[in-house]
Amino acid sequence: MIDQSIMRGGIMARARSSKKREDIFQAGLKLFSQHGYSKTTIKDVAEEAGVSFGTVFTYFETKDQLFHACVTEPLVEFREHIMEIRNRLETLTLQQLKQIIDQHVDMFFEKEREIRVIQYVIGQPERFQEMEELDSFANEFTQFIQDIVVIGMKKGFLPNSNPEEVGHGYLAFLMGARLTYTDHKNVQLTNGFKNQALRLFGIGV
Amino acid sequence: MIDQSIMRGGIMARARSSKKREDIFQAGLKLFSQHGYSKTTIKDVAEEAGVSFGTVFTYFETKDQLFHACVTEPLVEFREHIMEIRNRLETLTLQQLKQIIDQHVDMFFEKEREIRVIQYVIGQPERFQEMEELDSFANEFTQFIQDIVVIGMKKGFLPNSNPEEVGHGYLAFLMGARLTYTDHKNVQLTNGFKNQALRLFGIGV
Amino acid sequence: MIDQSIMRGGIMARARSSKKREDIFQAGLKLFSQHGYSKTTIKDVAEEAGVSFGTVFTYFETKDQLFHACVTEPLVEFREHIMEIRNRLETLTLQQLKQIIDQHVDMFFEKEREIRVIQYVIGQPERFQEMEELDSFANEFTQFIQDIVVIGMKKGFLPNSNPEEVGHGYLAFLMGARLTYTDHKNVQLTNGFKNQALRLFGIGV
Amino acid sequence: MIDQSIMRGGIMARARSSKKREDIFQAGLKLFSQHGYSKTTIKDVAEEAGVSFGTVFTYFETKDQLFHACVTEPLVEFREHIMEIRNRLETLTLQQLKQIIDQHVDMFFEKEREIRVIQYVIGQPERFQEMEELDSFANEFTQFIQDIVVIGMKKGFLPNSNPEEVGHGYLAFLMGARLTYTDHKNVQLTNGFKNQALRLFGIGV
DNA sequence: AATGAATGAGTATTCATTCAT
DNA sequence: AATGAATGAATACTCATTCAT
Repeated sequence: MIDQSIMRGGIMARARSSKKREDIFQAGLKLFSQHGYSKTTIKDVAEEAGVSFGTVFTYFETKDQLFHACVTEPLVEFREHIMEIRNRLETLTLQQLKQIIDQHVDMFFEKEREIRVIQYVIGQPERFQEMEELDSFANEFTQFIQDIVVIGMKKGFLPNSNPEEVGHGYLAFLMGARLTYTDHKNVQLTNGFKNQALRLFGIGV
Repeated sequence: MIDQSIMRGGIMARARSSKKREDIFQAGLKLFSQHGYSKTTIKDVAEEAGVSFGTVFTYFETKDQLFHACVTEPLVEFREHIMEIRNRLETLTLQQLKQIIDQHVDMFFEKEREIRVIQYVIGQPERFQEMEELDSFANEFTQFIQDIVVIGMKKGFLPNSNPEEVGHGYLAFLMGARLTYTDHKNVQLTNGFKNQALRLFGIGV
Repeated sequence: MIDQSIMRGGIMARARSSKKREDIFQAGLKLFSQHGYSKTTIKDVAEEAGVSFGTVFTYFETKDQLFHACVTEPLVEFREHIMEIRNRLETLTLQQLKQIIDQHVDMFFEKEREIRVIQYVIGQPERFQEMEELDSFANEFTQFIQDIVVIGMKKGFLPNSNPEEVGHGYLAFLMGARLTYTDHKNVQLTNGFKNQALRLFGIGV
Repeated sequence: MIDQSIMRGGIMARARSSKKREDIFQAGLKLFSQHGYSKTTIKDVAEEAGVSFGTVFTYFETKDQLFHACVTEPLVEFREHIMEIRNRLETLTLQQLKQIIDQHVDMFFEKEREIRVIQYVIGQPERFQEMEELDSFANEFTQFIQDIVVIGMKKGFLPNSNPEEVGHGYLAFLMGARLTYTDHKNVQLTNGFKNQALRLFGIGV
């Protein structure tokens, strides 16, 4: 009895992270990233997720809400990733900066679907309201890069730079790399991007 | 034979340069770039162009063809822009390279609609076939940049670089800048991008 | 046999008088009378009744059956009301007739929900089968009125009339009053209707 | 040329009264009056009207608008009918009043569909907004009846009455007759209603 | 060439009903 | 008995395309 109620409680508590919700979310992420919002039908999502289409509406009230979830929920993980490093920024070294850049490039290529959906939204600013959440995320990110540049200049491992320019340029660069190049298994390509990213910080290779 | 091709040429030339065709094309470009393919309706295009609904079909057989035109026709102008410089590449100087970069950044920000439509297609490679034409254009462009880097290194005004990396990185950077930043009137922003673009060539500012 | 019927009676008696069944019934009555059949959802009924969605189906197998119950069950009470008087019709006086009319008008205004649902069904005779039960009820009612008219003429307190015409006219009048006027608290209005109802019997006021 | 433009002008001017619009309107009136709003589908209306369902949307933007038209447009004719008499009210005779009542009863039975739709709306006041238009129409009508009563009393062919009570009672009576009795071919029935209607004015038969 | 009415395939969403817990 | 997740039939509405004028 007790076990049962705990189990049930557990299931209920996990309502938001139920297996089916996750399947539907991943299906939406895949299809929205491949075909955009309008071309993706709820029927497609349901089939991809292996549920009936009525079930999609059990977990997401509307197609809009599913899309919104696909755009914004991945930001949480991205944000955590940034914040973790931000807390130990004072002791940053060039070596660590190179690692961070490596991670960024890798992440932008690995999280293909998540970023494609974001780019889809960013590319149609008149159409989507999610922009605000994405804008504030972009601001956080560029601010984070600016902080790094300031620290790097102070510590002497970065040349004299305009932190703001580096922040915006670096974000643009990562976004453009992800948008323009599809072959995320190509190590030579990603290594090239890592080198070029370093140059944006004024570091010759 | 000759007559026919001339006639056809004549008809096409007239058709292609008709005022109404241009209006419809510009309307399509505007709306596709703002709202994507599916969300843009022929009715919207007709209204934006100031023509009647049926007239759109007089100039473009299907919605698909209008979209295809909006994606590929601007490439002609872009290509001309590149080729012109390519012919006098042997005498390139650092000063000229800086000018070229300036022009590139300016063009990517000014041709907002044309490039947004292209990015819309690039961002959904599984969905659109226009990819091939865009791919070959991208290859031309990166090849052009690679040639510049080789010349620059040979002439000594560019540091030792991997030309391919610079080519891909530079294209990615331009695309990302255009995708991520909307405020094309902001001179400070575009100047920043110009500086960062130089850094991709290994030129400190 | 006897046991079984008793048991069945017992079960039905319990089922029919369960608190939850009554709550659901009243919720259905309210919502059907306000929004009609199709616009009322089982979910709405469940919420209004304060029970869970599935519980509605425990007491009424289908939405149809719930609706049917809402239309027909109130007839029982109406019928009792009529029959009670019918048994002592021989001794009817004008005074008593006036009381009966008072009661009828009051009842038609007080039992708003019950009668609205009935009117909803009557108003769509091609759509609902409940019509037969309602028809026979209407016949009973008009017959009842006809009997009154005959008695009244015989006893001399009603003028010469066509009993059938009075019966039909009186039912029509009550129904129309209920349909057309919403303000059942308005005493002036209901008093007016009582006076007019008397006129249908040929009694000046 | 001139003829053509006139013809075209004629066609355009008649846009609201095009044959197809009228067919769709009549189909809607029929089906809404028989099955109510929700149970009537656009597909049904289209089939009944003999057009494709897309065409329904050419003439009525939404199902709501078609319904609204079916409820309110018939009021125009009703209103004209009333107003015509109203203008020559001063010379009213008992004979004419009887004629008016005859016409009212006949009209309420002949315009079955139009009035059923109105009753459907009136019966669900919480649900429909058309109520206001119907309320003001009902007010006009009862006011018209009150005027008649006042004239009749002044001229001496009507007994002392409360005009308001007669107005409301008479409208209720007509509505209820239409609601409750379906057999509009039954002359005996309608004659009965005409007699009863007279009694509401205090006129014995 | 220009127009816009007619068409019907396609889509998001609703909701009665079933059924496992 | 009570619950509510899962299902899919049904429906309003959109919109590219056709075609008669």
